Amino acid sequence: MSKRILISDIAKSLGVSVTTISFILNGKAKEKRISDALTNRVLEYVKKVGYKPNQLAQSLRTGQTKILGLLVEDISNLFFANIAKHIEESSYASGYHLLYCSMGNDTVKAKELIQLFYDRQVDGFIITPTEGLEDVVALLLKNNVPVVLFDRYIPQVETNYVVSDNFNGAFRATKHLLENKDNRRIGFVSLYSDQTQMRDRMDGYMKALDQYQRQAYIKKIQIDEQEDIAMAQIFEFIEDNKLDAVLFATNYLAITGLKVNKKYGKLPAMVAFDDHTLFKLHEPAISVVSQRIETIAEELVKVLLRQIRNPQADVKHIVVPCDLKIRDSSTAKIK
Amino acid sequence: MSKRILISDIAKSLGVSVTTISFILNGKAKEKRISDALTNRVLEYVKKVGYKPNQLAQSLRTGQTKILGLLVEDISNLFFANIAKHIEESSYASGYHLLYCSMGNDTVKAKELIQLFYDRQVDGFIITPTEGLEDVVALLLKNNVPVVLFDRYIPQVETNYVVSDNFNGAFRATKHLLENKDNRRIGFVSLYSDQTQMRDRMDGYMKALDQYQRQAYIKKIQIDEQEDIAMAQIFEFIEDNKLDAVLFATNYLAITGLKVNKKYGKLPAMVAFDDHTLFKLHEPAISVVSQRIETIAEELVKVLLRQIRNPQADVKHIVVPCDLKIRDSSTAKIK
DNA sequence: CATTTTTGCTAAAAGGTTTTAATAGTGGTC
DNA sequence: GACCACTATTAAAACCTTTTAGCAAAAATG
Repeated sequence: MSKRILISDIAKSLGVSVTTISFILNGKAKEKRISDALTNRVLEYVKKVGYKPNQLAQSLRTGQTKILGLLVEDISNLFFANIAKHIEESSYASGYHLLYCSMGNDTVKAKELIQLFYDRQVDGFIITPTEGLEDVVALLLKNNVPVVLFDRYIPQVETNYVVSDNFNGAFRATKHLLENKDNRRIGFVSLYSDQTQMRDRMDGYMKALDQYQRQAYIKKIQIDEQEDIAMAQIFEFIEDNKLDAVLFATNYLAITGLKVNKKYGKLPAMVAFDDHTLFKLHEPAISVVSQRIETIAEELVKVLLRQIRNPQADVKHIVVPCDLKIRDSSTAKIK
Repeated sequence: MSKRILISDIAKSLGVSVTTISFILNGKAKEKRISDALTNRVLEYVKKVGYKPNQLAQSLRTGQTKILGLLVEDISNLFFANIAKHIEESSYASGYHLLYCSMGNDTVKAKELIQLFYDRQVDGFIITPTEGLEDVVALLLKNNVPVVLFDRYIPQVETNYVVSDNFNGAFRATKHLLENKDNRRIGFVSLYSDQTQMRDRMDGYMKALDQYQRQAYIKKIQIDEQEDIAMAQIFEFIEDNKLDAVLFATNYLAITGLKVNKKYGKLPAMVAFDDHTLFKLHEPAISVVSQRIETIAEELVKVLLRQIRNPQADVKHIVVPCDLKIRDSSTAKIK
């Protein structure tokens, strides 16, 4: 760690030019016809003194930072936290580091951060596109910056994305609820949101209902709603429609649903989207449509690096299957 | 965003030298006696064309990257995820970005990452020092790299840290359990770990017991233990000692404890360390010693930036109080 | 043996800033 | 009018790499 040693120091010590050393260190010895003898001598010396090139100088010259920008909606959400962990692991394995940020629902901050990360010349972006980010993502693409979206995508912007098969996840969950003859009236609790994952989950729910020729009951909650208001709304929704079962579109909504249960002592059969420690332990345990977090993370890094290495590469759309985990909440009524 | 504009472009357009512009942009106009007229002309033009200095070149020259390295033990742990979120917000507010990583219990990876972040010339480090990191942290300090530790500290290394008042948290939690006359035998479930937060929590537990002149029952679990084995151990610990109440040293252990409850249908009164969504919803709701995550995050960034701005600054040790949140699990026996 | 090709290596430019040291001009002092 | 101090600005060095373009010597070619 001590005092930084420079490539020119090595050149001086070894009596060779800086260029030669640079070539050797960048694996161009053969190509540049540096003799094996010299190559080895340099390599050994470099190892001995523990020289490491200055990343900043390197990046300045090459334009590559070996840093990826990770922008997630909310890192304190277990789904994103887990994915972030695996993204970091995958990137690390490929020699990339992560400049990270949690955007919340602050579009202004999100745009600013994308701009700032762009200014820092990150080599690529991994983004959960929250609403209002369409144009800035489009701008990135126009500037040929490698981007991969996840959790949801932007239909009008043709770029890489990795998402779960939300449609089939919701479809199978709803069908599972429908298979129980007692569940006559099945509701769907979602968010006011145009995002694709929400739309797909709703479509999956609808298709299952259509197959069984049942009526749909859909309640959307404001994204930033106070929790107690959301609780009241969910309670009302269930009561008024005498619902037998509910599919919750996100784990956060499902947790709010459970709080309704705790407060009003009433909740129908249910399935939640995204797994959570809580769901396994809850009495009864909550059935879920779980996403393959590790796979998603790996694909994200893979797709992004592919694009970085080959800017001409064609756009990839990857859809990862969901897993329906059936627990007690959908087989026996809650309380 | 389009084509990058350089400081030299501006110089040419305005017919002034690059130096002058650099001085003005870095707020040294007065000091360097640049006339107000020119200063304004430059500032306006810069704004008009939207020039932004190339961060890499800037960093290369100044040695400052405006990037902090954040190394947490496990980002998929809600406690760390929440803290990471607030650290990011605080840093962002001060114009710093975060290079992030989740270390797990992989000491080799952790050391390598610290080295890599150091090579990238991050301006400072925020670290949860997992075991085996003592020497590398000491090395950072020897190299005058600003560092602040959190969650726990390294006693033999004199550096900044921000931790919760684990001792008093555990002390008050234990005392709270002791105040209930039914709780004769109170146990403590912790990890095999020399880390300070664990030691302090145990000491707090001990002191409360001493005050009441009660026997201590302490069970330590291996950090990487399989969950089912840990469950069996906890079950045995409670059964064999006929415990009336248990204080769990981490939220993860407490969750394992709850799983014991679910499986064996038996668990005494309890208090957990660190809050979790799960605990509020559990039936009965779990009492906790909760940490002031937002305060900790803010202090971390504050202390680190202080050190970065003034390398001579004296070392800060900040201890943030914990909050005892009494819920049902410690007032009525579970089940 | 004169010419071309290949081998093995290097000087210098480029990447885009900040900062040091210097310069030309102006006004004041004795 | 010689000297000094101050004002307003700038040329060039520095930060540390990578890469382009090129050179001298050795080997190959006819």
